[in-house]
Amino acid sequence: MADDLRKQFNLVKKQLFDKLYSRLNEKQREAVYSVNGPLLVLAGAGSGKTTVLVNRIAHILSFGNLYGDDGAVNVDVELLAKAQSLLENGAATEIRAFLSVLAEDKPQPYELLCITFTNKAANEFKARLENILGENSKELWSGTFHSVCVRILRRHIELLGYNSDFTIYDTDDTKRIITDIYKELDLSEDALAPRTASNEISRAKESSMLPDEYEIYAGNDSRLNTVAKIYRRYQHSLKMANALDFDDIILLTLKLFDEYPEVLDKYRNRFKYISVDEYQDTNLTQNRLVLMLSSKHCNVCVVGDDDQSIYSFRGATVENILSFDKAFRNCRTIRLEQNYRSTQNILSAANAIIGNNTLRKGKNLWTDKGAGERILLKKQYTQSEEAGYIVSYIREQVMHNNAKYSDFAVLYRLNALSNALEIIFSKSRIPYRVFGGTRFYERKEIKDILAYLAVINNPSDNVRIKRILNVPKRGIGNTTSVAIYDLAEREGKSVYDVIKDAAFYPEIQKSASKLDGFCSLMAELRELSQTITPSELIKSVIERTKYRDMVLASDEPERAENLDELVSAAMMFEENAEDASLAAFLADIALVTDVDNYDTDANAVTLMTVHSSKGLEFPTVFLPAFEDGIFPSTQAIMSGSTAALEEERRLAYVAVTRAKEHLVISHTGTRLLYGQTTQNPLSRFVEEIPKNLVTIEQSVKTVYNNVSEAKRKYVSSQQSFIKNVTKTPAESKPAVEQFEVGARVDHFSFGKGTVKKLTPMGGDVLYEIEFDRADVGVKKLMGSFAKLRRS
DNA sequence: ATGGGGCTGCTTTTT
DNA sequence: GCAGCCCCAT
Repeated sequence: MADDLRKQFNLVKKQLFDKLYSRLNEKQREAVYSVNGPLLVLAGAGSGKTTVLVNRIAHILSFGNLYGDDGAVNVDVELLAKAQSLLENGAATEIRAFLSVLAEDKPQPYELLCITFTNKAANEFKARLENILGENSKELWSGTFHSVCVRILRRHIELLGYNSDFTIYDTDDTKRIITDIYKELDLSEDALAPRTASNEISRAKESSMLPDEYEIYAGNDSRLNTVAKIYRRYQHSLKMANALDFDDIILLTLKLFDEYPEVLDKYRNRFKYISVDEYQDTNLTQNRLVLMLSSKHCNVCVVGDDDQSIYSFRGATVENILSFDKAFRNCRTIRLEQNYRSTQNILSAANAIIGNNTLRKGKNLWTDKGAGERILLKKQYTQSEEAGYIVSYIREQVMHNNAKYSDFAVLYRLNALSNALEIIFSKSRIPYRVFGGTRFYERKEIKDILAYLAVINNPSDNVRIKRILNVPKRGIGNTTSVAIYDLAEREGKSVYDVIKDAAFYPEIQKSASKLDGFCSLMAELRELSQTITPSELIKSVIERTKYRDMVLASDEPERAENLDELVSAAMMFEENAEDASLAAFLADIALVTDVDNYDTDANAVTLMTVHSSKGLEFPTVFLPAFEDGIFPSTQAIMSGSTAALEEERRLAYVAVTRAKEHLVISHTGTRLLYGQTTQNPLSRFVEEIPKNLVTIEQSVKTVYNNVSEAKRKYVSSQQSFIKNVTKTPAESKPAVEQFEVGARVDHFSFGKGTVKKLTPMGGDVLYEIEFDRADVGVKKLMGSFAKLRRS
């Protein structure tokens, strides 16, 4: 009898929940209800992923385990009656209140961890939760992998021999260190590009390889051994400076957990529920971190879309999402395929494009919105025409169709493409905002002031001291600077300590008075920093170092405005942050990105890269420069690697799925990029869109350029990545056939051979070819001169 | 030590 | 096309 009652009640209870979440579809609800155990949500573009995540977290906090059959209470007739009446005619708030009271074992907000891809996503997340749950949801831990790890490291990093005032180095700092190491070890940049070395180190760190292990991995390979040497030095420099790079933030957190199980226990006990968004963009160490943190309660929900994995170049691996169900055998998988964003035509185009990828789980987006408009494919003669078309299209829609500027976005493959667009946009008086390019925190004057703050916060920060030692000019030149760094290395001291005792070292005695001046300035500021807020400190730094005077006297005095903007940024930070210390401010800005400042309210057209647009949506999207050689990029085409091309295709998929109603793809006859005029054929990805979804328009001028389908196909396959050196099409070089790695070729005098390697050079390609004839062997040949034929 | 002039090289994408 | 680098002259 009691059993019966319970069964009945459970049924009504579930119906109540369904009513509460009636705005969600069945799959979405299923995800919300799957509270316990590992959960993988494969969420297609625009499938309401964020809604699901937010609702799921809110659900966990409000109702804990209540949805499950064993999740409640003493059931009596009265309770059942109440539930039934609510089901009949209860308001959402009543149902919510009723269920909430029944729930036992509700977790506290601080027992939940939500990892998002950007800080902005994290903040939105919190805001939406607060809307549903009110103030106390603030305690929830949400942030990016990096911000969460920094928070953990701040508390425990002393166990690993670092000071908790550590500095976070960005790619620019990293580059400076690597450059210094090249000089120190007398390495040639031609043999191994610094950026390659730096990338290689980053990859090593992303797979938890420390210098010792990397050395073993390098084996006899001389190139890798050089990297190993650089890596070791690099890590040493960071340690000496009490600094962490982006990879270290994750890596050291893992190390902390590995070496101090009691610290790991603290956190894995604490986080009863973990969710991770954009899982397709996690790397190996991040994946390990998730597995470690969830190893106690195993309530881990990861959300992602393998088709939107676009960060493998920085170590993200789709493998994490593809093998999540192997890491957790009892994992439940839910697919969200209904799209709420785009029209069917746009989705069909996206599906058709992504369908050409082989390495995917497979998904098919659909909508009940109807076909909508066709995709517009526009060919222009020049890029200014292309930009002009976009501008006039927007103006037309705003003037006559009641559109807002913020309904439009222009998404491009390369930041370099934004220039031509910006020129036209700024002439047109259409409000627009550009994301990316030189970002606010990467401006020289901002980085200089931040360097002062970093050194105030962490005097061992050798890299940042170098940046400001003679900025503004105070008579400390290169010779002195080099001597100081040599001394610091020799004495095993920090650069700051050497400067402090300048009079003591004969090598730098001459400059001792100037160095003393620098030191007392820094000491004074450091003293100040104990008593005033970051924004006030910034003002003091700007004035006392005479930095503002320097900027005002320069040929770009308007840069002083940026200094004021930095002060405002700090004030904003102070208003919102729980911990408004200098260290916290520095950590915060080290981890923000441009997209974090993306303001959805501003009524302006958005210009950004496709990468930055992930997660956003716009009624109308323009995709200029959809050309082979740009999208997909030259390097992806030339590498001949399927994986690289498939990543480009995923990127195209992301681009197309940003559009809600109108999609305008365009390409041009000639394009000026990096100071060179290029002629690129239409992107191969456009060829993958079924013709019945597309309307093709050409500007009048380009009609003469129209060629037969067959010829265009030929050009597209043969000439795709040639950058023409000359300005006019008439003078351009004839197409030279290109070969991929592994291709069999025939040379008029060397005979047959196999392409082993290719390197882009100027508008040409350098091939390394292993010829069959033993007396010829391996030869390096330039593509345009070698007269190679496919054999 | 500083400032200017000419050069090269570099162009995915970013936490 | 341009920024940042190096080298040279002051």
